[in-house]
Amino acid sequence: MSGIPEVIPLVELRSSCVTCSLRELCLPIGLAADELVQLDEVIRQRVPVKRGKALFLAGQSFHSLFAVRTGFFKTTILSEDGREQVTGFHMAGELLGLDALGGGKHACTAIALEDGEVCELPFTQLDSLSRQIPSLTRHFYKLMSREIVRDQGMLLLLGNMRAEERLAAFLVNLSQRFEARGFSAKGFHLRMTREEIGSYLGLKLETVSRAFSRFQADGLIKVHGKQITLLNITALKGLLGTCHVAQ
Amino acid sequence: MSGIPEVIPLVELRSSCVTCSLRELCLPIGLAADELVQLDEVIRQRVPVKRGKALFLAGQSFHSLFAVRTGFFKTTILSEDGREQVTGFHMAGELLGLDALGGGKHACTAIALEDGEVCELPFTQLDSLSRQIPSLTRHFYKLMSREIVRDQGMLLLLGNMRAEERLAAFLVNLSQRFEARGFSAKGFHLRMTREEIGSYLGLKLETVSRAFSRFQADGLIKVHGKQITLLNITALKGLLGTCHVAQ
DNA sequence: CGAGGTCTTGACCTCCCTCAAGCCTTGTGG
DNA sequence: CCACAAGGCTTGAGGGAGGTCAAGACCTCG
Repeated sequence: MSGIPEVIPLVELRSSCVTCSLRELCLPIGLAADELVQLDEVIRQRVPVKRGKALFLAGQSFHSLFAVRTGFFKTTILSEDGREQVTGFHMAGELLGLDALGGGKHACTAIALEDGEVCELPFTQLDSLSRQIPSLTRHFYKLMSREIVRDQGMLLLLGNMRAEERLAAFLVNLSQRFEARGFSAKGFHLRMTREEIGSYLGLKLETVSRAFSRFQADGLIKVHGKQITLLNITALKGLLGTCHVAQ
Repeated sequence: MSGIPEVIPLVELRSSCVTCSLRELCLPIGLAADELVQLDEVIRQRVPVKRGKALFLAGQSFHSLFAVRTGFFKTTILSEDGREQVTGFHMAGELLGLDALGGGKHACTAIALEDGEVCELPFTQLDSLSRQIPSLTRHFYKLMSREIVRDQGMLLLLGNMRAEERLAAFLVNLSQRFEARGFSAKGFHLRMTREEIGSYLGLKLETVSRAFSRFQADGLIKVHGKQITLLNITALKGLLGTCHVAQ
């Protein structure tokens, strides 16, 4: 397409961990330059994913981990009587599929909430590579234990906090993660519905909506549909009773 | 002590993973005989722990994993405003400390709810051993991902289920774990208080107590203080709406 | 045997859920 | 570009599950 010489777009498209802007957040963290090149060879870069599509489904057999490059994902589990529980929201630089690493089957479903791209990391190759690069194994440990700690923070939230505390924790957490990726910490667009937020926080969508309205009435945030502006982050953090949820 | 030749108690006391009755549940799962011997050499066996004592505290630097041999433990995290959240109860054959594997610091506190014994697994030695035994690394992955899946099951429980469903899930889960260890699935002694159960399940102790009473009135269980008898496990399972919590 | 922790039960209240109605946003097709 | 449909959001009213407070019973262990 167009008259641009092919070699240029090819170079552009052949992205790699070495040049990826997410390398400080993603799997490559702490790897030496030559190790990064090895990792690169194993990874299938820039797989596009359409909004609404599943990266994997709960119960599917596990082959690959996925690193989010761009876009926004939710992970969910389903109780057999049909209730959906959102277990997490995931953005650029985060790794999906760690819960399947042991069992051979995915335990949750990962759905794209907007169009995006992921890198696919075939696990068998990653596994053999980690035998040459011990720090890779240790990094997996780190990622998995971080996930455990994150989930346990959610247990604290679901077990102890009231609706507004939960929503405040959610907003502050999102804000910090956007900021770590170079986006604004104060204004962002929610990719998920009120119902998905509610599922994640153990609340009904009406309760989420009411809490948003109340925060707005109190001058803490500005809500315009899915567009959120944090007007007083300090006060929001004050609402948490200093419970902090990691990641 | 006494007149018994010393060699006999010594043999008895020098326990090992090879002879341990928990080897089908604990870390050794799936290791070859010679690998088991290597693992044995790394482990400090039979460390006694008194009731009420902490195996480790949240924030302490991480050196060892602990495998429960006998006894019963709870793990907790503390929000800074003092609220305690119980994140799990742990019995023979279960591994404690996995959440610290990456971060270098323990994320939770582990407290003995009765006198018991643990095996201490110094992590640096385990780490270097796992470079000789690849299946050991994979087994760590498995244990950690199982922990993630278990926590996510708890998210479902805390996010979606009502008080009696939660308690039923708790009792059924305990029953299955006791049974897997060769104890009765129908009658057992709760080592934790109503308050600790409540913290784990996101309920107040009065609510736990009332739910116990109601189950008893309905003929599902018999309650005598901490002694519980399950009279109708099928009905209890029916209460769950087929949400099942792993481990 | 007494003290302190633990458990049960009752009465009341509150926070969140449920149900319902209407509005807004987004996307699609004419 | 507009019309319309469908999903998503807000807001209100009412009800109920579980929290709070309190009193007394029951272990358990020094």
